[in-house]
Amino acid sequence: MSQPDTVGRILDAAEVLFAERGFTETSLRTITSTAGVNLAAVNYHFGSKKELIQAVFERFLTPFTEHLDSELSRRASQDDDLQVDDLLQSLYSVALAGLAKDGRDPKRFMRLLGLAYTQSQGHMRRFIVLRYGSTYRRFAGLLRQALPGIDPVTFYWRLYFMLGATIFSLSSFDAIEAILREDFGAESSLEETLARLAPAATALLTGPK
Amino acid sequence: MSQPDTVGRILDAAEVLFAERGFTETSLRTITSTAGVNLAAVNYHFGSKKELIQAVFERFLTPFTEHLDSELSRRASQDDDLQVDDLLQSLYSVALAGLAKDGRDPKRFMRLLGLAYTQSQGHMRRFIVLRYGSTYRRFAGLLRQALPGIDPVTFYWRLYFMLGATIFSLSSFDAIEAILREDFGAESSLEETLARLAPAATALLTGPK
DNA sequence: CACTAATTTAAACGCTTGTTTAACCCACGA
DNA sequence: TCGTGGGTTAAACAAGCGTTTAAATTAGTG
Repeated sequence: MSQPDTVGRILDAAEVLFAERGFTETSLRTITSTAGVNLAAVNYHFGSKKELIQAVFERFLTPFTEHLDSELSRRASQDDDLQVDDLLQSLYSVALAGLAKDGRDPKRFMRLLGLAYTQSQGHMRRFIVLRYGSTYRRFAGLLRQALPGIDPVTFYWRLYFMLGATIFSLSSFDAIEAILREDFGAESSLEETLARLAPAATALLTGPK
Repeated sequence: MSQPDTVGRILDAAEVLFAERGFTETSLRTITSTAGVNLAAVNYHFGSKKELIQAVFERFLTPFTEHLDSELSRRASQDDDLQVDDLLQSLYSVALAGLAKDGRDPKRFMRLLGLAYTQSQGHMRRFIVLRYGSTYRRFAGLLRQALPGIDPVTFYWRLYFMLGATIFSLSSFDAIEAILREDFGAESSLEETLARLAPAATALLTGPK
């Protein structure tokens, strides 16, 4: 890997370590020493540990939501009656391609997303909803259009079930994959797993009341 | 609440605080002061913080798996061709009734279960699998029998999708419920949500390839 | 080159953490 | 009644934490 500037090196190290161990379990000293920078650099460039965590999320969520937004616009312009499959396909392909293109691991982002929802008493969840809520609402709106006649409360619960299935299983991807490999000798790639997840999530959303 | 012995008071306090904040974010001093016992009591009775965490899980997972085991036996004896719905119904009713009967909150256990899978680098997940794996395998086996013709890898991925949807959404129940209440004014109980989750999970498992 | 602002550095700050120690209390059996 | 052992207690321990300081260094500009 090339040697980026201090800010970039800190973000690179923090991203990996946070995903591996969680936020509170990762100290600034561990981050700065693996990044090869001085301990005080975090507070100098980011202000605090909390703001560093937010910066890590912004660095991958901002391009992700931008890609998703333009992908949704692209799909909507060429087909004004989007199906559930189309929308999930957009979501997953953006998650896979958009994030992996600079050599970073898409699984890592799923893991971070999972942590954001469970750790730090929901601080990160609120930050993400506040910062990226508009794209989320746009996606949810399109998905709801593709499920005519569904009552709103049922729809939103199913949306959360779907998000849960996605975030939980993909953020534990390595652990699950290891178990299946040991039991069945079958290696699973992330692409394969998303190809399994897409129809399952569609069934979850469209299933009978 | 009555005043149980020191061990019980520590477990009661730890259970609530861990579920609220996570394991590393909860200090032994917070636990012992809310329990009204001396700080050193944790190390005296449990040995270490790690062993306290395990004890918290054992106290609710042991009766849970026992209830689930006997419920599965009861169902199997009166109907030897169990459907997916039946099995999920067993799982959810045991989670709901079996745990709530001593006045404790079932949501709390879902939250702890979710934390066990995401925090502490999988230590707890391994502990749970090791300690309660047999009941898990029994349930998985029955579920697979109810899904004839499914290939094993697809089945197990879908099982994890289902677990993800369940654990993730129920462990964030309060947060999700608050959002839906604000947006639609519709209060949701845990029973209601499980009644929504059951058919969605069935669709997820039985859906087309 | 000289001056200034930005960055890096080593060291220390105050605080919290999990754990251990040793004195102490008190019930119970000889 | 004495003594023994399980339980409780206050106090201290060493280690780690995020953050701050002030000096040293580097980079950029007139």
